[in-house]
Amino acid sequence: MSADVAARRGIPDASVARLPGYLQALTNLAERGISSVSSEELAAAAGVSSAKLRKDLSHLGSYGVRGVGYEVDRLAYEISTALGLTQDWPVAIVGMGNLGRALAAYSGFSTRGFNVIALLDRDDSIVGTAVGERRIRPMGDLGALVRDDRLAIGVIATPAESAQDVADRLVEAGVRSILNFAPCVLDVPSDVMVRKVDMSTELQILAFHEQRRTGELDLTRSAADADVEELAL
Amino acid sequence: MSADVAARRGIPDASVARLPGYLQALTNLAERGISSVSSEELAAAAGVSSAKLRKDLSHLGSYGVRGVGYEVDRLAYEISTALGLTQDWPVAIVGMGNLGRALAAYSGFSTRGFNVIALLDRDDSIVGTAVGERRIRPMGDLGALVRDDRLAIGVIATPAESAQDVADRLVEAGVRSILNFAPCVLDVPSDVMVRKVDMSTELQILAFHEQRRTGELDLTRSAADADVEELAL
DNA sequence: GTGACTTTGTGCATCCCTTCACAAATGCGT
DNA sequence: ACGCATTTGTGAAGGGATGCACAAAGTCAC
Repeated sequence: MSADVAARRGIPDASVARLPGYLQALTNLAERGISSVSSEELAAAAGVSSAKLRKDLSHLGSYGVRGVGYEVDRLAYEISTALGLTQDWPVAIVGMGNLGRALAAYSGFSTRGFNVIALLDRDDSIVGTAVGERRIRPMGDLGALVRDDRLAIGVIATPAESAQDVADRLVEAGVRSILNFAPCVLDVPSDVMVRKVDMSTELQILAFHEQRRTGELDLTRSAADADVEELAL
Repeated sequence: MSADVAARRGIPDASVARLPGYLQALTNLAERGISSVSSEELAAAAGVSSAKLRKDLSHLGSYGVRGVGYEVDRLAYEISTALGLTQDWPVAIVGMGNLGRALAAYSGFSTRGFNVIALLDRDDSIVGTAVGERRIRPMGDLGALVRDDRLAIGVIATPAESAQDVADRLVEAGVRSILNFAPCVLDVPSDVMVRKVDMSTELQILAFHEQRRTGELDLTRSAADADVEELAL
């Protein structure tokens, strides 16, 4: 097997997670008419260190020119290829509450390699009603979507209570990639990939650091004071 | 300084990022009337390994009982304390498009230690209109919100184009924790903490693995075939 | 009270990721 | 043609997170 294919199969997860950021930064540069960029500049635009950027890109192959940098269009193409974005991936959004509707209205899908082919909901009383120009479809359509439209990715935008049930139905229909917006852990077979987006988790992480920051101000008190307070717990 | 305080200051980032998940799992258990849980059970509920869970919890202190497990309420309280959720953090959401409105309607804030005290938008033509029971306020109110209402966390739900400007205004007003939903990198002073939530990034990571999976099916072809295809690039 | 059993908390080895630092490679000016 | 300036790609080192395995510490039955 060639080194290139071997390399493509072995991209570390941490690198993969940063590639979308690089791609976005490159798209911005291209829109601003910039055709060449150094690792230092691109790293700054993507918010990472240049060494990290170069190491990440080295996993894709050698697409830079020493002494010059990277050609913006070429590198964007290579990253798109590595991420599998040369094709448009069919996506279905399940759960047409506030969040589901907001996601359905989001215009960033098509520009980033995705195509929302269906909106679904478990609640039959809203199935058939329109969201934007689309009609909400019943969960029973999932099988046909996978079979006929090559549906590959499911987005769960339901409350936590229904999320596991929706996940089960997605898996049963043959979907093996799930993006979960519900604040709960999904139990799925090991060959199904789940990624979670949870605003509450992110806010709580921010709260931790915010608290630590204000807590540090309190440390201007003596260590003895701090221990007294601790005993008072 | 006591070992406890030292420990609380030194919780690894990776552990902190998992604490919200444990807290949520514990809340579920409590709602189901379960008062005691082993590391094995809690780890399963939170989707991590039990060794990882125990190591994470050990950073907070020693709140388990050997041979028994953890008391659900007690552990939930300790994690809440560590995360700084004993107080309600005032949050402002900036950007009242589809996403901002969905976030404003989200009921999970209050149950998780946060309080949305203001909705803002840069566009004066929608300032003053109502979202739910709240009125959209102008960006100029930020200073007063920080000063009078101790606003600490800002949520950016604007398009990418306006995100940096909004971030600048938040920072200028004194906000030092930002949750960014816009698909772009924010440039902020080093003492300001930014966390990013980006659905496109997550979908692209899923696409990578999905592509890798289908690519592996192709490897049933001979390695020679694969190399020929590669030359054709 | 005692012994068997259960589960925590943690030292240790391992793995992965990040950072450093520099040789290799390229363009450019002269 | 040649040396200088620049930037990539990558070994090697360092740091942090993960998983293992077990001693320590508790419960429970009797």
